[in-house]
Amino acid sequence: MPGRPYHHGNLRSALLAAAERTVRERGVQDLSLRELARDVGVSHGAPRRHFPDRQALLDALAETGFDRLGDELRTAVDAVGDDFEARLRATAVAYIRFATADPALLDLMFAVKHREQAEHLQQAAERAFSVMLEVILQGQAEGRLEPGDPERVGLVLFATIQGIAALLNGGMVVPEQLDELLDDSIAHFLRGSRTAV
Amino acid sequence: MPGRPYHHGNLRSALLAAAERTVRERGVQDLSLRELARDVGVSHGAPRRHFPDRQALLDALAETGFDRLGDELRTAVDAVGDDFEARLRATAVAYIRFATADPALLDLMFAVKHREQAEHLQQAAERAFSVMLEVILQGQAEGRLEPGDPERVGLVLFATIQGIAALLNGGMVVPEQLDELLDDSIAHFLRGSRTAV
DNA sequence: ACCTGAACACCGTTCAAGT
DNA sequence: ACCTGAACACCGTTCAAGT
Repeated sequence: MPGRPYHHGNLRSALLAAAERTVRERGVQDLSLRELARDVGVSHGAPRRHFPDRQALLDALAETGFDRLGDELRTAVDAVGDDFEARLRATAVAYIRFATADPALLDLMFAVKHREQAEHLQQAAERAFSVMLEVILQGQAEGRLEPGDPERVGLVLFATIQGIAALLNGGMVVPEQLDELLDDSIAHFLRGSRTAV
Repeated sequence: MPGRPYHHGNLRSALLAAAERTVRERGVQDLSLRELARDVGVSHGAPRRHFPDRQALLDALAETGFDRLGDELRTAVDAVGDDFEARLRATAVAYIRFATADPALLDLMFAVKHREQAEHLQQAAERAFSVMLEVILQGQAEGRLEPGDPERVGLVLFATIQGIAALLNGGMVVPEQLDELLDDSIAHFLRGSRTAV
């Protein structure tokens, strides 16, 4: 391994890693391509080969964010056995943990203007949310949730979970209230869905 | 009214108005103090008297945002008579309308780092949300919602509404799904709360 | 194929000086 | 009390040139 080769070798992933760190620690508005290039030891023009502009880097960050979210949801659900309610709660907790551990990244993931043209990103998002969909399907199969389009049934819960994360990140709910709020939300969801129609 | 006096006269509010417009049309990241100063016809150093830095302007925008949100919620609730469920729905619709008409402003309102030190802002937020709290109290008085701390009871609904707005703004829910999702959410909330405990 | 470095037009912030 | 204008250090973006 040479001391400082002309070609960085893995500049793209090095930039993404550094960017992810900055976004997490200081927010998107403090992310500078030039600073990133300095951190990684490359000239300020170099990132352009891999990310045509700042937005392209942010889109790439969003995509890896969805990948990581999917992984974390999957891991959380798998770790908890196959009781429906336990899996439901584990999914919610994992989502909220992700969202609060990296608020700026979540914003980035929701901030995609051109969702149609960003095919990769769309797919990454669907992979992530497929974990939640599976849990909904299980709930329907066990008669714990109303039948019908699982996406529709799950949307209310997804919205609530996302809202809880937003309230936490906005400081409108303090962490001490989280358990209670989550219990209430899941209880509402289950009670509301059981004998629906 | 002189053509171009040395003192602008109401520079602060002129800057805020121009800023609100830019944020709505182009987002926060495109908001430049220098451009604002140009638009308003003042030198680039002038805003500093009224907003020590960019963040101060953003905080002020958030505060006027809460004021406007409060007004819109109030108007919506008052316009609908005194049926509890109608008022509940009107509040939700008004919140979502505000959030989707001006997504960047809502982000700003949720993005306050130093919520404790920003006393004004805190109060503006509480005024805005007091409308929702009143509706919850009415629901409890009429036995349509479970008794107990109204803030706790309302939080689930607030989270869901905020989540719906986020899903819409993120393109994860298309406007055509909104009515259905809102119906489902309110139905869940009412069914889940009625015979609670 | 990938990176460098000068160039351009733009920022936010500071501060002496003007009215 | 409020605003101007020069100055500074930083950006993102572009592009010829180097390896």
